[in-house]
Amino acid sequence: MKSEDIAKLAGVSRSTVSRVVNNYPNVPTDTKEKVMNIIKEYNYSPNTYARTLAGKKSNTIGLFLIIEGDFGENNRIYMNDFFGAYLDLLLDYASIKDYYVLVSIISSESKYQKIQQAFLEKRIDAGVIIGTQLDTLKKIHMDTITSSVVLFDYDLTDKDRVFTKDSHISTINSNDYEGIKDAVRHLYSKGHRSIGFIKGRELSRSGHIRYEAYLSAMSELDLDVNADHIIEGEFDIGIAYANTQKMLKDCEIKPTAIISANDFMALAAIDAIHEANLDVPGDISIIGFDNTLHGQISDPKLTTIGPDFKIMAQKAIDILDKQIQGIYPSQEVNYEVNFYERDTCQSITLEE
Amino acid sequence: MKSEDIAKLAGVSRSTVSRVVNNYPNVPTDTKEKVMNIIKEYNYSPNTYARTLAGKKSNTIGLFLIIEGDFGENNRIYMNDFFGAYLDLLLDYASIKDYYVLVSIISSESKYQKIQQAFLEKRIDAGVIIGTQLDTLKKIHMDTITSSVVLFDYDLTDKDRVFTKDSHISTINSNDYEGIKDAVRHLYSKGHRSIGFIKGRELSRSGHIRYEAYLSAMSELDLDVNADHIIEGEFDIGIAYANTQKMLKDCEIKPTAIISANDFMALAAIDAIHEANLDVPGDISIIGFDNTLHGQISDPKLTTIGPDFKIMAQKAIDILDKQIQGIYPSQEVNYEVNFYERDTCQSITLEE
DNA sequence: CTGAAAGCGCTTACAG
DNA sequence: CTGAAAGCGCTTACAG
Repeated sequence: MKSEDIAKLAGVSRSTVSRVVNNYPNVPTDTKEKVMNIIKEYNYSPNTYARTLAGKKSNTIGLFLIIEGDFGENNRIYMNDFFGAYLDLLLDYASIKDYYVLVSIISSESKYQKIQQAFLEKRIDAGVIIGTQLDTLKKIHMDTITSSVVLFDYDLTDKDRVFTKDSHISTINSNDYEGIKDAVRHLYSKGHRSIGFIKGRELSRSGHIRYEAYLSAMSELDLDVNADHIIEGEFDIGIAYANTQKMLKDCEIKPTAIISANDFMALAAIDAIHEANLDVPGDISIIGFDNTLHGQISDPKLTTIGPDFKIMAQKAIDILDKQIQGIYPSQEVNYEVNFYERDTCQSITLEE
Repeated sequence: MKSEDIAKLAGVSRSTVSRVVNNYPNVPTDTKEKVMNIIKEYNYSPNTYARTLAGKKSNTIGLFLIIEGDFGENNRIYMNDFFGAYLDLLLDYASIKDYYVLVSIISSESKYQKIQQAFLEKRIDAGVIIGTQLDTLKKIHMDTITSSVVLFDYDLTDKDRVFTKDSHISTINSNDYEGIKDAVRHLYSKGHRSIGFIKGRELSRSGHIRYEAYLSAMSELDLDVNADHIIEGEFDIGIAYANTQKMLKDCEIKPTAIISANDFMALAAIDAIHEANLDVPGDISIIGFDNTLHGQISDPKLTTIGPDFKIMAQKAIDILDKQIQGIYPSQEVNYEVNFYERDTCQSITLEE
């Protein structure tokens, strides 16, 4: 079934069929109806490839999830509330705005090229990248891409702006810096003076900025940062678990509280703490980041900091949709985060 | 940059450029090299829409996840190890075979039409459907679809075969029936005689067959099925939790073991049991289904039954890839499941 | 309001 | 080995 067949059947020209399909105004109701009936009867849908080639949008958004390093069991998208939540939400909002979405997981060096290719082949009208790291723009040759792109968790530098010359790149971030500082202050107000930190991946904005915020808050409160209480977690459950376990074993003096750069590592740390026959929050208080569902149903329920993924996902689709439709400025938005007090923080009495 | 530009720059015709791009054999090495250099230099990639229209495959597979009912917080893809695992794995294998994948979540009645549309518009070469229910084939008008499709968790009926006339539909299942029967026998051998069951959704093959298997095994072992110990779970964490709680409150005589139609509901039941100050497996033994990662890291670790998602996902892509390439028969495969004994089952001494 | 025609950027027989 | 030409199925000025 192609438009020509429909045209013949309806006794009109292909032009008219096209006008009906695209719902153009200058078609009388009766011929419109006549054509629509044939279309329905024969289940006709215009060939996307033909219509896109003829100048229409593809109505497809590319969604790229960058997960480098071992793509092992624990590193799967669906085991990652951060990626998973975005994927899910983005799919939802894109569908509401009638976009199809092409999803690719970038799990190795060689797959970066897929991103550029998808744009160059014109498969997608615009793209969203999650898991952006410091070197991502260069790796995907962003300078050759002229379509609109939204980056999550990334701060555009002046160099980036020169490199990509265009203003078609938007960023959507959360104010993790203030979030972590609040967390440190919260622990301080509860009497904690020995606060450790589980680090994420330094190459990502969130990994970097959350740690910086911790250091800054500690310094502002005149608290010592004990190097032994800084745990490398790499945003990986397994690594966070192992290194927390190690810290617990090696340190004579344990921290009374630990802030983790994300919920998953916080949950892993709690496991390690339990394993060492210590209690949360009895012996060590814990604060996570992301407000994931897993932290909400864990036992004990995790005190955490969280951005509003929904609003952020919606914003991404919104920007892209408007840019696809026509001229619309790129944006660099930064959403505030909330503090969710649950069951993993306890006041401690200060030893005078 | 289009093929004509490359042709001019390289001093050849568009035909030759096309031959180089498609890596056809009848091009001398030196002209091939000459053309390739220009292509690389100008970052040329053929327009997918033009090349597909001209007869090439789109190299795109559609992945449709059917999640009906409330699409609430607990029902999200990324909170669902079953959907999540497949999504993830399928994305992986498709990428290995160089396919792009178009992902759609079918969360309401009106979105079913999207599936048919994707095929009719020729956006995709083939499709995978997860979350198939009894009425799915009719809902998506499978009779109008001539491309290859793989269905997970669905048994083709003779009626289906007539309805769809073609033999382009494959199904990939796991032998849940034997899996559940083994679970019942296992509990029996540990001394359990009062075994409850948490049901999934009847409209899905897995929901239906797992319950049937439970009933059959109970009958074979001459065990009474206590209607009060049959819990409606609907494959929903919240519902399973609430109904387990209710059962625990209402039943004077509690089951000594419960088999759940999936891990997530099993985990929810364990929560409810703990909430009632009972122990797992001390007071009640639990067996789940799916062998999800959540059950592997939960406390206590969940005894469960599991298919091999990896092999099944790989098989799906494999079938589709071969069918896209040329003639290849559809298949109806059924993989055996494994029993994973972990920490939620206990022997009990029989009261004589 | 509507049709004939050009064009979108490829691929593929066809001819040489 | 290689180019000219037709064709894929649409959309969109253009002319009427």
